[in-house]
Amino acid sequence: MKPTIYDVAKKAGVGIGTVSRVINNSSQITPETKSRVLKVIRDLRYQPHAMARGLAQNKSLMVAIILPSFTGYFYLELLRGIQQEISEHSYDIVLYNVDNPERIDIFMNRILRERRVDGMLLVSMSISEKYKDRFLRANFPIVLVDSFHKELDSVSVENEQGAYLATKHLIDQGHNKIGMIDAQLKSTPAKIRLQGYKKALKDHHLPFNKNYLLISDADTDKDGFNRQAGYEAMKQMLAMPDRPTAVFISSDVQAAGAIRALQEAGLTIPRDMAIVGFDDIELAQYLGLTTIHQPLYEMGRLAVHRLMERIKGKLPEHLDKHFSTHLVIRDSCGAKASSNSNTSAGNR
Amino acid sequence: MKPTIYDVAKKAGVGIGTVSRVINNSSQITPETKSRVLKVIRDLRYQPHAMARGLAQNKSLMVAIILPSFTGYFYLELLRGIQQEISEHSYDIVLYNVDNPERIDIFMNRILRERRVDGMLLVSMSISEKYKDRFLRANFPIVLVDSFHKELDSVSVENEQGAYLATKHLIDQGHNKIGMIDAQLKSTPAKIRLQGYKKALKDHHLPFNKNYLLISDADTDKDGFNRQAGYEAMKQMLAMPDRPTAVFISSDVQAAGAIRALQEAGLTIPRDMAIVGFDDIELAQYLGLTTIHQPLYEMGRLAVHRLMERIKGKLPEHLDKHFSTHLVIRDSCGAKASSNSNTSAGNR
DNA sequence: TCATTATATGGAAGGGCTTCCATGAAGAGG
DNA sequence: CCTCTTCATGGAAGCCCTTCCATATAATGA
Repeated sequence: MKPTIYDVAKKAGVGIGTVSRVINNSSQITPETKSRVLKVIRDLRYQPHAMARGLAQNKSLMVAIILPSFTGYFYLELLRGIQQEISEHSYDIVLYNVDNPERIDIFMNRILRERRVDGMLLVSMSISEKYKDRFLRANFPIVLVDSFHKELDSVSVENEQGAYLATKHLIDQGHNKIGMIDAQLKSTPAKIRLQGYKKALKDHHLPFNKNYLLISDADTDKDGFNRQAGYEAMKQMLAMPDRPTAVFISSDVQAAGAIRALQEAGLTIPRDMAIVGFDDIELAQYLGLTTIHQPLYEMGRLAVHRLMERIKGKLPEHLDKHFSTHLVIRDSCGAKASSNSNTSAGNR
Repeated sequence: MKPTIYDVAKKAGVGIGTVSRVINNSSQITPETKSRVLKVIRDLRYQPHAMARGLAQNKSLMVAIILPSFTGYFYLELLRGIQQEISEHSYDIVLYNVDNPERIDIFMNRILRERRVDGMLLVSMSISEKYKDRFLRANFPIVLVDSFHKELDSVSVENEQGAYLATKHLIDQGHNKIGMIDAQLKSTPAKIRLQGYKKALKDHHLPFNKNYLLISDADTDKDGFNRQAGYEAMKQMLAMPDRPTAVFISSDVQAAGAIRALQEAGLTIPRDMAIVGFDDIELAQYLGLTTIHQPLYEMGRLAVHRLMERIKGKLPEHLDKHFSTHLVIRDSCGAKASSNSNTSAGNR
């Protein structure tokens, strides 16, 4: 059987309290005792039982990360940041993948009451008021990522500014019939990107034509941020009588689908249709897609950092960080791209 | 405070044992008692404390997944399969990302003794004999994925057959100077793919020229499965006096780097250099890369399935599943591609 | 009717840790 | 030399469950 703290105590000739203090390196221990106990711990290969500790201390050293279908390019970089920062705090990640929106409630419930994790990161999902209240009441640490709520810490991106940049860039290229392919508006980023698009049009005295706004996956239960949705939206757009000459698309994966639709229609990018995407996932480089870059890695780190503060019981004021974005010019918009795009490691 | 089993018992006017039996739906409970207790549970919003259960039952309902730098295209599809199957068993995933090979020992140690998880999936990593023995001795459930050990359950791919297919395909295109860019040979798949390459050469009476074999990241501590490594290997290959006219590359991400190197050198694919990759990650479609497809989703599912059997204490015979691969012909090899490649959803 | 068996239930013990309180030794102060 | 602190240490109690054993009750059979 695995050795317990009692075995260590007995073999070292000390009490269990002392062993516990050594493990948690309390200050009230003479160096001699400490080293004697440590030696026994090593000899016995003793390792404290995680759940017993958790039970006694009422904490688990784990945080939940909830993401919608975690198999997406978009989340890779984010996860890298999260992972990095979390391991620096020697916490572990419990991954929850919510593909079905209804299941989110189940997770929330479990997470809140089962006490298996000390905090949670909710990625790209909005939280219902009901659960928001429950989390707040329970004082349960939670940070939103790529999403926003005025009463909860959140880390996201200047979606409006990014969309504005994208749209303005197309305007600067001389386009005046600029469409938008957006994801479902129930997604906060999608909604705000639409605002940025509209604002850019308005600031440049272009009318907002609602026929030029297509919503991906409009009548499905998906969020619309996927390739197929982009593909279909573009097909629809191409079928329009007086179609746009340029389009801002709310994510790079959708843009990937849109590009395919254009190719299939035998159209040339950017001549027949200029495109700007959003996210700057690695794929965008390969596609030569002009897009809006978000500092995902940093977002992940900051989110975890804040979560850790909450877990440690600090009461920092409400965080509402919006990272700013920037435009990455490649080939799909018709502007001259700056030469160098040979960055990023790109693991298998 | 959160309600405990005592609160429930008291309010329902029963003993804690009874409540416990209701929770674990034991058969020995009268329907009336059961429904009364259930009602109280609902009223109190009682939820058993996960760690207390874990401590008492000595199991955690969590499984560790250890992967090398989990931010890689390659693992997305695999994770999807894993995730799917695991949630069907209502287990949760604890994710460990091992970027530094030395840290693997730390994880192993913790996992084995801390008892925070009930089993583990070790992905794309080989296990040292020392730990293999310890896991076996402790009877700790473990399944290798994309890796192999004769004493442990493992799920991987016919790497040799795949590499053979790739190489043979290049031979069939009329090439006779075929190089290989491989990852570090300490990686099992890399080693076996090399064997497949050699075998194909041999079977077709072509000599193995060791100058034509380049190892990515040869003198770093990385595994070589990354874009930068592929980029540099290709540069090196291009500098060779009598260079190959075709190359088999051990992964698609490496191939992505290699393609860039070729583009920078102003060379055309496949005219100046034909390429076949390995993995068939989504990126390969965009690159028009001919490659070897692996059924990653299925691999993930099977691995979890087997792990669950082990956890449940079944003693199935040793599993050593090698999924077979197939060639996906696109543009980079010079053969005519079959038209349709419009598959896979591609989430953000 | 009584003895016997089956069945539902209560609750102590135990799982492995932390933490608090009590204890005793050593050091400080007069 | 004696009293008062200070501080390292031992170990009981408690964290919240499950499980086993004992008990009470009902059902069965003769």
